[in-house]
Amino acid sequence: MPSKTGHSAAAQKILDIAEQLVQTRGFNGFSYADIAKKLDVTKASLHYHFPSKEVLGRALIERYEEVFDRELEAIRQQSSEALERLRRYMNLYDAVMRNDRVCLCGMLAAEYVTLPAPMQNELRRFFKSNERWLAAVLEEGRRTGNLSFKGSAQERAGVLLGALEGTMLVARSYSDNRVFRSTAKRLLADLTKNSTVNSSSSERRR
Amino acid sequence: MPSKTGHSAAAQKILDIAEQLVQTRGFNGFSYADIAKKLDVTKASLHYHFPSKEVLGRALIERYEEVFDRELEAIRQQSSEALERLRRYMNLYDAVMRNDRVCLCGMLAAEYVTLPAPMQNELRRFFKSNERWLAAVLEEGRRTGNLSFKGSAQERAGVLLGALEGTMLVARSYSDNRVFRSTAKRLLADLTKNSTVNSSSSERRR
DNA sequence: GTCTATAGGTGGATAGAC
DNA sequence: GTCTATCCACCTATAGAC
Repeated sequence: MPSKTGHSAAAQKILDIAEQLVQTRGFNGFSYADIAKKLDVTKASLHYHFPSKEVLGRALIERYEEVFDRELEAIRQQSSEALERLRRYMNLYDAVMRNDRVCLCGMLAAEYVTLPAPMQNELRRFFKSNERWLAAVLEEGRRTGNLSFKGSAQERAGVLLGALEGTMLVARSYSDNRVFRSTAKRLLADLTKNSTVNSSSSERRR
Repeated sequence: MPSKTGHSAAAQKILDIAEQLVQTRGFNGFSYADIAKKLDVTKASLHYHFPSKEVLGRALIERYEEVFDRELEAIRQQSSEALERLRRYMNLYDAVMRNDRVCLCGMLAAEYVTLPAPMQNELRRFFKSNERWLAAVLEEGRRTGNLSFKGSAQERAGVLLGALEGTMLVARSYSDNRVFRSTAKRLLADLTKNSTVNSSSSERRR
């Protein structure tokens, strides 16, 4: 019973483990032996499903992006208000952090120059796609008057994506998920209309 | 003629090469063989200066932080205005990008869980130290009325650090330094007083 | 301090039996 | 599809000559 992505049940299990490993240790930080151990199979059988690590890596990005795109589409359909859409977008990242991981693509971005060219291209596509989605939501939110921000929607999308990816990485070293959540909340509040609040309420641990 | 950091000339050359390698490929993405090749020496002689890769990694972070701290101190002394200090802070990152690298610690943050505990601790210290410096500048800027931002200075410092580190990584995959500079400029402009500009002038490539 | 030589381990990957 | 067995390249690290 292959899934939509065309992977067998065994292949999906491999992808699940590999994904978790990349999201914690990075693409250069895990080996076929690690996956084999967790699944209690041999390395050779893994190579049957994914002949090379590059093939495995490409499958990981493709599946990750498909799932992500589906979630973005669901958000668009289920929420009509821009601020709510952004809130849910950030919740996607927060869920990853609560699972003691960071974004797969944020991780791979750090290893960018060591990755095979096909993986680099897919990675770039993921970021571009995310920024497009964000920019559209931002533009719409500003148009309807629900959001407020300086500069172009494209620039703002870049700020948001970069901040979320970077904060995940930095905050992980603090071993305190609240730091990420605090920053994500801040980013969202920055886009609301109410005038600049100069008081520093709700202090945050650092 | 040992430097302030106590490293011999040979050791410094090793650190220079290793630093470049970590900032492009990551700590798990280079080997002693890579350094040996570039310096035209053998791997064994590298081990004389840095017995283990962990020792080398610690020396890298320590030197990086020392240099960084010196630059932050110079900024504090040479510039009195908060916005100018922030502009110069961001220029430090921009200089790294122009050199086709990313921040050493941003890179290591992605590999965090695979690093030896001492390196993890030094990494955390680097980020905390950066956030402290930023928060102080932000607080001062708001006090004197030159800066304006919502939330606490600590939160804002976290946003800035995360955004800069993350944008470096994401923007690198675009092979266009202007993307990083555009975002950095945006982050700085966000902190100025003039009221929210809703027009999207100066579009940016994405 | 730098070298040769090598140990001891792990990496990704393949051949061929079952 | 999974196994055993194996290859070869590369890794970090050490011993000991010069």
